[in-house]
Amino acid sequence: MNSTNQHKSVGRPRGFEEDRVLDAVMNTFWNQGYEGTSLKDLCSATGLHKGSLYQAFGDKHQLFLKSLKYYMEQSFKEVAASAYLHDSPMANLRSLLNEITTKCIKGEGCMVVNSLVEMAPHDQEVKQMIDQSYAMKQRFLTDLIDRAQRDGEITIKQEPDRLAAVLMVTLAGLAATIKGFSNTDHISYVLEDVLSSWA
Amino acid sequence: MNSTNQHKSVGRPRGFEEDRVLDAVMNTFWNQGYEGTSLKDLCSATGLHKGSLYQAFGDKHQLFLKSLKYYMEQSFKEVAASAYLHDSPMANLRSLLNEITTKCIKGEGCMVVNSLVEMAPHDQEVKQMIDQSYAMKQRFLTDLIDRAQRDGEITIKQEPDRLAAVLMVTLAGLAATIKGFSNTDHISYVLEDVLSSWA
DNA sequence: CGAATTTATGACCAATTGGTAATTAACAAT
DNA sequence: ATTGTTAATTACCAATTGGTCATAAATTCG
Repeated sequence: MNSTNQHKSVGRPRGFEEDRVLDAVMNTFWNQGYEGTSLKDLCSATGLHKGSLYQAFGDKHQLFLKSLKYYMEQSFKEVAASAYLHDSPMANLRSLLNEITTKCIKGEGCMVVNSLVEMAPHDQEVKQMIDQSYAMKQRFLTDLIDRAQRDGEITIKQEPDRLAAVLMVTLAGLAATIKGFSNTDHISYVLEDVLSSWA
Repeated sequence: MNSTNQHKSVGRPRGFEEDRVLDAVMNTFWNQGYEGTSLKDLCSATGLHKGSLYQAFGDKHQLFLKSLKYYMEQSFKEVAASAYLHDSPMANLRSLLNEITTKCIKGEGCMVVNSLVEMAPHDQEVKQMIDQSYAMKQRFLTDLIDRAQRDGEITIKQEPDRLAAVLMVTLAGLAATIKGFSNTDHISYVLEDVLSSWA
């Protein structure tokens, strides 16, 4: 009908948008885990039959990898933007961490941390993907911290990459911890407290 | 034969020691997760047939709960002792955290954190058990921190329970992070860095 | 010994698992 | 309209899942 729906190739056109399906798959894996999600779950979440899923994305494992990649890209896009709102690097760091925390609370955790815990030790491909995303985030944080230090906003008693490592671990802990608690009040102070200890 | 093997009740005696079985079950759930572990896995890990497992411990879920409880008790016993080695509360806190880290690295993570991530949102019983153990550990840490503050070994700019909360989240993050990395060097600095920021 | 009781074993079960293949439907090009 | 091509649907599959049950084995008690 419209320009987004046109397809160039011959044959019967797809009845779904790939990203919508990937989004539904992602959400299912996100809050049920890999082993906890069956093909039937994925079918009812996407509205597709498993035959279609296989044809379009491969088997369950490939589908998982694609949805994890999708998660990483989407969440990074959504979150990174909040690190450029202010002039002060420290203010940017704060809003970045707030954004991450908020997202984590809304989504009941982080799919990367979930996958890290459930799969990384037994799944080389998942481990590699997470390694990569970890390194990227680490660089992102290190850069922010470095600038905050140059501006004299936080302590220079520690190297930026070590402070960043502390933040990474804290964020992972936050993502894990959040899954256990309905009342997230005490938890949202933790990042604040870590930052304030760097004053 | 000996006095430990004698049983008082009538009927065929058990061919296994309950704790040995629970230990094997615990280890299997620990590094494969709940959904990732099948009854067959548990049978080959314990050497028992599933019929025996059911008769002795109930169904898979009950068996998991019992092995999780076993894990909590055992690990707390093993770890807590290292918090009474020295006179200084701070030294005790340090050796406690080192002990936890070491155990975490050896066992590739922490079963409580694993279960928190995989099950807490969908399993009320698991959630309750973890809540309880969380509160206990939190009190334990708070107490140590409180004493360290009184001795002037760390900052009093934050309340003990808030510092303890930071440690709890950091420990959870550590347990999760460790599962993704073969080289755990950079990670073992994190706790040190957190503590040193409290100086 | 034999009865009672408990445990161990292996056969059995329905349901679900991930995955495949054949058939039908919908489109583009000729 | 026919053909080539791709997608959707359905039926199907072997294997595995968690779980039960009948039976056999090992012990205590009388």
